[in-house]
Parts: sequence; C-alpha cells; structure tokens
Amino acid sequence: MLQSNGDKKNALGLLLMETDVLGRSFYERPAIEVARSLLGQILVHEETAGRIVEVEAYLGLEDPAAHASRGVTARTRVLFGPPGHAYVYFIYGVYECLNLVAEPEGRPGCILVRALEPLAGLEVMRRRRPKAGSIEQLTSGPAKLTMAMDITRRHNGADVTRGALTVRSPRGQSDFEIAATPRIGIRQAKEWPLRFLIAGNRFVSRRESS
DNA sequence: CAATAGATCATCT
DNA sequence: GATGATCTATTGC
Repeated sequence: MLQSNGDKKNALGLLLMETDVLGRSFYERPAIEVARSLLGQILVHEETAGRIVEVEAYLGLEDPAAHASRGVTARTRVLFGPPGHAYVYFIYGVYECLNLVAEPEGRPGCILVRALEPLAGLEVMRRRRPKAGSIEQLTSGPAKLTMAMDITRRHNGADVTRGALTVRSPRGQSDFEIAATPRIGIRQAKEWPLRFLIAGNRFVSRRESS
C-alpha cells in the first residue's frame, strides 16, 4: 500500500490512532467464539502490525489435538491461567507459534494465530524473513508471522491486554465472510472444523482445504 | 504443480 | 527415545 519510509512509519501511528486494545473480557469466552471474533483484529508488536486473517481454536481436555488435553504441565500452565495472555510454544526444534489464551481461568481453551495481512513495519518484516519472495509469504503461516514480528518464547505468559504485544480492534465495522475448515498439521481430531479464516483473503496459509 | 525429506530440540512417555 | 498446532529446498511428474 504505502511505499515511502515516511509513510510506513506513519502507517503504524495511524493504526494506533484508529484502534483500541482489546480487554480481558474479549478473551473470557468460549474458544470458538473468541477465534471467530479475532478475525479482522490487529496484532501489534513494537513497530510491526498485521490483520488477523486465519486462526485455529484449541479446546481443553475434550480436544485430543490440544496441548492442554493431557492436563497441566510445565508447558501448558499458562493455558490454564487467566485469559488474554500469550501462549508461545517451540516446535520442530526450529519454530515458535503464538496462541492467545481464552475462556475463564482454569479452562485451557486457546487460539492459534495462523496468518496475518501485514499492515505496518513491512520493511522490518522483510529483513527478518529474507526468504519470503512476496508480501503474501511474509506472514502466511503460524511460524512465519512470529518470525516476521519477532514474537518468541520470551512472550510466553505475556499479558496481551497491555504491554508491547497487543491485539487491537478497528473502530469501524468490518465486513467479511468467515469460512471454517479442519485444522492443519494435526493427527488427532483431524476433521473438527475449528480453523477459521476470512473467506477469499490472499494472506491465509493455504488457498484450498478440505 | 505435488510430494517428500531435513532441520533440530523442548516436552512428555 | 519418539514426536511434533512448520517451513523450505529439492526432486519428480
């Protein structure tokens, strides 16, 4: 969209002016509801920002694909804590993925943020992801977006209703259709339609799915 | 295009 | 000791 350096710096400032940080009550709801509501919201970390276009809901003990399904461990502790906090886990010895904790304290539902539409700090994102050949590839995957926005395990447990890492809501109305599909990359509960995305958006991690 | 292998380590069995 | 909520490069059609 915006091309010059000056404009890009402005892009983040404008974004902050036009959005409000989502509070605790937003997250203190069933995970599926929070997942759908997160679409179209803006993830902000330092000088970078992106619009959430794809998420997955993970439930509790009843969801065999969820990390929380085996109860409280050192890793899953934050999932059982209060909502509105980040759960960042390390996977495949290489990557980190960002989740947002939902549901009232004691219930471990969470939302995996799978793809963003880059809105601010594109220059920085490109530098952090030199292998991305196009803007579409910058943040179109759960580990791509954490790399592009420098979200790491140091954010595990961070409160996203305040501080450096936040989710913000645009004031205007958003108008888009939500598609639901099975979740990606799991072995258990493969068919559950808990992946939600903005229909037709070109920044989602996969075009087609079934 | 689609399929697959390799990277590489925290976490849990 | 095996496995994984992924990405990338490479191979093969």
